[in-house]
Amino acid sequence: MELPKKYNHIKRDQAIYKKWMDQNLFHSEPDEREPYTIVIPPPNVTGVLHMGHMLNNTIQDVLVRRARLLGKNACWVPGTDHASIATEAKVVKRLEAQGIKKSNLSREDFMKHAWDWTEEYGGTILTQLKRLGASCDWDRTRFTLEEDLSNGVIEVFVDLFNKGMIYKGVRMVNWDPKAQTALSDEEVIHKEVNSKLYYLNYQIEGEEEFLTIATTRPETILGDTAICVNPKDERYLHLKGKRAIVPLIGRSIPIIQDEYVDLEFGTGCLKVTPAHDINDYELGLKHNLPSIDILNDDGTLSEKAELYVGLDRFEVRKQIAKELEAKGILAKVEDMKNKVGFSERTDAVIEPKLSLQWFLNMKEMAKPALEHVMDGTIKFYPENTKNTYKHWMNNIKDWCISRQLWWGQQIPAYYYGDGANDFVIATTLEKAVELAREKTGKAELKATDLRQDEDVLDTWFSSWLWPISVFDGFKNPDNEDFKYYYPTNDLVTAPDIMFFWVARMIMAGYEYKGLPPFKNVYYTGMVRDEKRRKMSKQLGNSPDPIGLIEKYGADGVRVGMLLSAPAGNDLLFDEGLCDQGRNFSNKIWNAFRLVKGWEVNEKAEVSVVAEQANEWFTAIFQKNLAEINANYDKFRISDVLMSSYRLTWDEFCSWYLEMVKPDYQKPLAKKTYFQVIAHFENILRVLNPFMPFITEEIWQLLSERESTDSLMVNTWPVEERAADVVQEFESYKKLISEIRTIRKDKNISFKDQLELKVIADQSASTRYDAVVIKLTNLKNIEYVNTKVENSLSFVLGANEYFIPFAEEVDVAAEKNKLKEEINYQEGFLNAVEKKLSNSRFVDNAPEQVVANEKKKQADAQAKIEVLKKQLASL
RNA sequence: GGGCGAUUAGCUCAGUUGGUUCAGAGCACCUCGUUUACACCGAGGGGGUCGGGAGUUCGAAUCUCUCAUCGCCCACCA
Repeated sequence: MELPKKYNHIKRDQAIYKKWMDQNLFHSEPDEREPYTIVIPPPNVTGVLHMGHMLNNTIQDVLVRRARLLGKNACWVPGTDHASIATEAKVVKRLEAQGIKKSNLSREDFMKHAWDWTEEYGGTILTQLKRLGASCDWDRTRFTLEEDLSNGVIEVFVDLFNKGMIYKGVRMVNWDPKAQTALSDEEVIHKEVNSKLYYLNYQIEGEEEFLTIATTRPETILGDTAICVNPKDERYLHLKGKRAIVPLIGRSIPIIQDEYVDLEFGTGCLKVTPAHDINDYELGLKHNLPSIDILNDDGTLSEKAELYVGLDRFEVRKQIAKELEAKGILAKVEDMKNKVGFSERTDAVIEPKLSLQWFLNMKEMAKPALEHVMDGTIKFYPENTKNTYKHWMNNIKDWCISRQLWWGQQIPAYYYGDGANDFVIATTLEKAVELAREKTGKAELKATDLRQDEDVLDTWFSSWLWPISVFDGFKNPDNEDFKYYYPTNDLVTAPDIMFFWVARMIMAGYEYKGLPPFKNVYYTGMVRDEKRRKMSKQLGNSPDPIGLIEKYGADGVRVGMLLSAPAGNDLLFDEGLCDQGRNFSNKIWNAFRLVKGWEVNEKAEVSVVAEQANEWFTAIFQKNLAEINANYDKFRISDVLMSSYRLTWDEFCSWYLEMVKPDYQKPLAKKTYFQVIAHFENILRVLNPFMPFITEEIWQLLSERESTDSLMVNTWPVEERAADVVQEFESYKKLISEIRTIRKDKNISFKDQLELKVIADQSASTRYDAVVIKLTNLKNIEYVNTKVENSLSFVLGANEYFIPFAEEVDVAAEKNKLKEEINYQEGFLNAVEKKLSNSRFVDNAPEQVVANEKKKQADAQAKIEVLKKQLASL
């Protein structure tokens, strides 16, 4: 069989994936094995795969695949999120492109368009994940708006309402004028912006005097209902009880006093606009002020503003500033920086708005959710993310859950009248009718007499139930799946949705199941470009994931992503990482080609070197395996990969294979061959979670197998005790390195066989001499008693080595080398002896530390002696 | 304004309770190289006073304080 020089991922990856699918290897059903479960953070239906998904899902796949190899019943549940506001925005945009306005559509028609969109694009991202190699149980794919999940959401809403935790009320909320909906606090992003502070003169009613207020939003003066000063402010004591006139519209408003006002800021006078600022709203309540809402839902000024009606708020700001200036009301303008809230989705500037919305009080739910993270029932990686979590949970506010959108879960409130409380909450319309009849005593009420609340629920009100609802934990709480898979094991997600999602899932988990939704949360970092910038469409710095997969192979990209992505750290992505991943694939492939190319003969003699190589590699493999397992337990995935990488590249390829490699045109002993295959298979097992494709391919080709015998459902290597030879072998690596250096320094070709002569220390081992001979191309190693004339020499430990040299040896240079070495050793010895002569060190330090220093002292002394001897003999 | 965290080789990062192999890894860089897999390779090599300063200690990258710079989260100062 002629093997290609490179692994052809284009040709093979998708075929391998198909085989896994055909064999149904990703599918899981409850059985007697230990379950291992991950639920995917459901990507938005509208989404296409970006680098963040790549990182996140690669990590999940690594964890799932390893669990599978460990013999657990691994189940990774995929799915998508309906993403209410994000999807609706896209659908609206598409309709606009077709010349259709949302406002001209009925709710029903709009929903049809939205479902069309979902069917069209909803599967895209999941298909893309398959290219990455994601081993999700696709039979279990769920969607947050599908019937069963949707029913769960309704049930929870009804339940929380009945418990008094959900309520409807008028509150100051974050209003997104672009999407024209209320938002939760978490959906508002505060950014520092450059703005202007306008100083405006308000006339005191009935007097010539003016007072000056400072505001960043001059357009809101049209909604002013008071001026407020601090009662301690001596500048304004005389204004108590007086009134001021709002410029331009001439409205008379009271001048009130409140400690809230900061004497230092601006002029110490605050204009109060209760409808458009949360603090002003509070002041308004306290002082019983009227509230004038001057804004329409789309951010234009309303009739109540009296002026500039119908114009956008920012346009008004420009114009009103000019008008105020022209009329001499504007005293001055200062530049300043302040924080402004922006909508996470639409980037529109948020307006605080008094509005009737649905809220969820989470104070009680937060208690167990906080407690079980703090006590480690649920572990966070990295651990310090717990602090952020704790702070938020301790200051939790009511969650505004209603959205003025259509695409989403419609609120199950049914109105039978126009009064604020003329509604019932029910899981179905039929039940609503019953309840309405009971409540009103009107037996004649029909379904058509009821009107369902128009609002939908925040997307996260669906997603917070995800780990429960994907296993039908609401529909059928006692079902086998739910009992078996819940609580899930690990959640892999980005820290920016800790509050949106993670915290709320934990709350829902305890509220509804009395159990955590997962045991570990792994927070990935953000994927940035090599200049640390966020990846964004505008910057065009986000590579196309599918393009990368096609260029480097899924294995290469996976390795590239994980090579430098410790938990919580941002990943500075550049394509060089994929190069490295692809090179690694190539290295493994070629190791395979090498092994496959060997002629194997039953009668060939097993070499000493091959036996020693086998013993040593077994030991070094075990050492690495222990490290790898430990790092998995700590979720140090990139460290796992790095250990595996070095184990494969350095230990397996550069050392082990070089050792067992048969001599030119000689066959390899069958026994040795089987050892090589066994070690290679262990390497493949360890690499498989990271590089599922190429390892599977080699697994199939390395030895004759049934095609159904897939590596992905094979076993993880077992940790066992191995001969303790690693340390000893390391010193031989040093010797080999030394000889190679001499070859290089003296320009001696590898083809020229060298002789090595040694004056050995009594205790020196000769165990791996054959290895040295093979790897450095020596004639032999000869043990001698006296120095060898005209040779290149060096000292290792307490041994003197000589390599006879055909040319004249530069004695002066050799002497210098020795002197330098002696100097270094003496300096070292000095430091050690200084330590040992310090009684406080000897008395205080642990015995072992002192003993070690003594050993270092003895070793250094011995070495110096040998070096001096050699110097003298030159 | 409050809180959390970081600062170690050109880059990205390890460094567990202070003391063995404590100054490390990968990449990048330099030199040489067609040695029976791989130039997507091999062999060899250079490179850091562990952000600055002070302190505790026999001993500090590691503990304390302080300064500087940079992140992240939270917060209603117009």
